[in-house]
Parts: sequence; C-alpha cells; structure tokens
Amino acid sequence: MAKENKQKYHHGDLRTALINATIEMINQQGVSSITMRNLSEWVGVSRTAAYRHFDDKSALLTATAIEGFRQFSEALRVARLDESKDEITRFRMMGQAYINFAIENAAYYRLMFGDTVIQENEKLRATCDDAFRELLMIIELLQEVKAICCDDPKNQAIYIWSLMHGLSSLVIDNKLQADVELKELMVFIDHQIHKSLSD
Amino acid sequence: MAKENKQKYHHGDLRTALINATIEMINQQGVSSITMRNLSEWVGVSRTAAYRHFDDKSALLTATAIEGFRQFSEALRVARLDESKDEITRFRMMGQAYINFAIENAAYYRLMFGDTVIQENEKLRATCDDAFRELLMIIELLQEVKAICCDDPKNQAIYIWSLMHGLSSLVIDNKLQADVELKELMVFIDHQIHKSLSD
DNA sequence: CACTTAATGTTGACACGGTCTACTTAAAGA
DNA sequence: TCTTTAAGTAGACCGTGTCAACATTAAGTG
Repeated sequence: MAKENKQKYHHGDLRTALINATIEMINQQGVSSITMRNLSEWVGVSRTAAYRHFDDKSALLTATAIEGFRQFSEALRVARLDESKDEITRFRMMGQAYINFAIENAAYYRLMFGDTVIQENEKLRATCDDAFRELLMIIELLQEVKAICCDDPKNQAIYIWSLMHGLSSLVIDNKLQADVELKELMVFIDHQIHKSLSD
Repeated sequence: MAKENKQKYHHGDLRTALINATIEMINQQGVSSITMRNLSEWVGVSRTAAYRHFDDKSALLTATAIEGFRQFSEALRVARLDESKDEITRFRMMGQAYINFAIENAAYYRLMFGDTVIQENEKLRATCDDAFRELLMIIELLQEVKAICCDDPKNQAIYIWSLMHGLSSLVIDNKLQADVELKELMVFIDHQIHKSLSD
C-alpha cells in the first residue's frame, strides 16, 4: 500500500531519488548536463522541490559525491575481503577495482574528486577517508604477512593512492597518448609497485 | 605610438588579453567565477567582443589550458636543462617543479587536466604531449647515464606522471588527511621512485 | 477525531550568463 | 578615395539557479 507509482503530491523519498537521478544523469551525460530543472523533471517533481532537501545545487552534488565514495569504498572492500584469494592477489584486485570504478563511472569519479563539490563538507571528508582507509588496511595486512616492507603504512597508502588516482584521472580525462595499451601499462605499474614496496 | 592605454575602439590584441585575464581570474577565484561578461569588463571591452576570437566560452577555456601546458612544459624544461646539476638531481627538481606548479596554480592546473576544456582539440593534445615528453626525456637521459633501469621509458614516464598527477590532484583538491606533511611525504615518494626505477 | 503545525511540493518572478543577430567603427588593400 | 573586411558594440532571447509566497498533506496533540 505504501508505494504507488501514481503521482502523489508527496514523493516519498525525494532526497534519494534526486541523488540517484544525479548519478544516472552524470554518468550518461556528464556533470554539465545536470540542471536542477532537468533533474526535477526526470524525477517527476517541480523545479524547486529539490530545495526542500538541499540548500542549493552544490549541496546536492556534494551529497551525490558522498554516495559515490560509499559505493567506491564498497567496491574496494569487496576486493579486500575476498577470502578465496591470498593477500597480494587481493591487493592487485583492489587496484583493478579502483581503475574499473573510475573508468565505468568517469564523470561520477570526477565529481567525487573534483572541486565542484563543497570541499569543507564533513561527511564528504569522512567517506573519502573511509575509501583511503581501505587502501591503508590492505597495506597493513600486507605488512603483517611480510609481503611488503615495513615503512610507514600511511605513506605507502598515499603513494598507492596517488598512483591509482593519477592513472585513473589521466585515462578518463584522455591525457595519455592514443597508442597506450592500458592492460600492458597496468602490468608494468603493478611491477613497479611491487619493486617499490618490497624490502 | 603603437600602444596607447587610452581606450581605442580596437583593442590591439584582445585574444591574448582575454587569455591572460582568464588565467589571472581563474587563479584568484576559480573556474566558476569566470563569465564572458566579467572577463570582458575586466579587459575593458563589450560583453560579446570575445566571440570575434573564440567560438564560445569553452574554446576560450581550451585556449587558456593550452597556454597552461606551455607554461607547465617550460617550468619542467627549466629544471630538466639545469646543467649545474647532475641528472638525478634534475629529475628530482622536475618533480618539485611539477608539484609547485600545481599548487601555485591550482585552478589553472585543474582546468588543464579537467574536462571543462574541449578534449578533442589538437593543439591541446599537442601541448599536453609536449609536457609529457619532458618527463620522457629526463627518463631517457637517466637511462643513458645508467641511473635507472632499462625498462620501456614510455611506461616509466607514464608511471611517474601518474604519480605526480595523482599526488598533485589529491593535494590541491584537499583529499589528503589534514595531518599529512607534504614535505616528508615527498621524501618518501622520492624514495619509492628510486626503488622502483633502479635495477 | 478535529485542529494545529511542520514538512514537502508548486508556481511566479528575478537576475545572471551564454550567445545569436544586426549594426558600427576603423584598419587594410586596391 | 573607395571598398572590403576584421574587430567591437548593443539588443534580445533563452536557459538556469534560486527566492518568496502559496498549496497540500503528513504528523502530532488535545
């Protein structure tokens, strides 16, 4: 009874609907395509309805970015916790998961890491830190099992993060030369990582 | 005689003036502050004058990004060609120059690497490749003098670029935790690079 | 259950910004 | 000097973010 697809005056959960619509739209047409008006129409609500849930457009985008970091962390976590694999393999899979997320959700990823959003937002900060912590945890695990050397794990995690973020960004923003083979490149980088993190 | 600061009907070199104004404005207030109208006023010209030199706003931004890559390449080149230093030191200085440029020109850097600009633009592609080639050349030099191992230099250059770009982006977009000491971090990363590129 | 209140949505209005069109000015060439 | 064309201007239009005032309904209270 609760849910009817007939248009009721009250939407039910407009907030999440708007965020989901933003995600979908952003991945299909990029951030610049997102308009409060488009979005509202998509969700089937009047143009200013969103303002009951978000201070302004950038607050909506920020909320969307937060949701992005949640999904992102989740993707990393899944790889990290795959008990059927050994630690090194899981680490490698996390790297793959990272790049995959960025490529499959290019505009979404850009939004998350870009400056369109409200940088000072606490939740954004927190969910972003969560994602970072996924990297940190696998690093710590690798240290525990003596798979990598015992430098400061935080530094190691930032190093890996920079590498992954840089590579992902260059790829999705089309900065690498056309003849670069991503797969081959990944193998190379994987190799560099293991050299640099080993004793 | 040629130059008079009195306002003449014809500006003289509006194109460059607009690009310079964009650079200044972007570094002071960010991309979002840039409007054709602001810009025109800043340069002392009517709101649509820019359209005699650029197809539209994104063409202007693209031209600005191209100029950005020129300056960026130049900054890298200066470090690369500093003959008073040995090769490894020059390599290290290029890394420092990279990060410095990004930090001192955060919004400008974002514009260059972001998707606001017209990605398909040939000149942009070319000047971006020039910057990449700076990295490639120092890598090749390092190989010549046997300072690093002889893997595919292009892969090595992309690896370094990813690392630098990722780190710069994380820093300027404020994604690293507040307690991270950039200087100390740079030392660590420098160390990782040398480990990974050595034989 | 009737009544009040707060939450949620709607419409109208406004200002800002990108950009098209038609017009003006002046530089350059014939 | 006359013509052509590059460079600049003003007006107008439409899309967009967002405020204010109003409408509807859910929720809470006696």
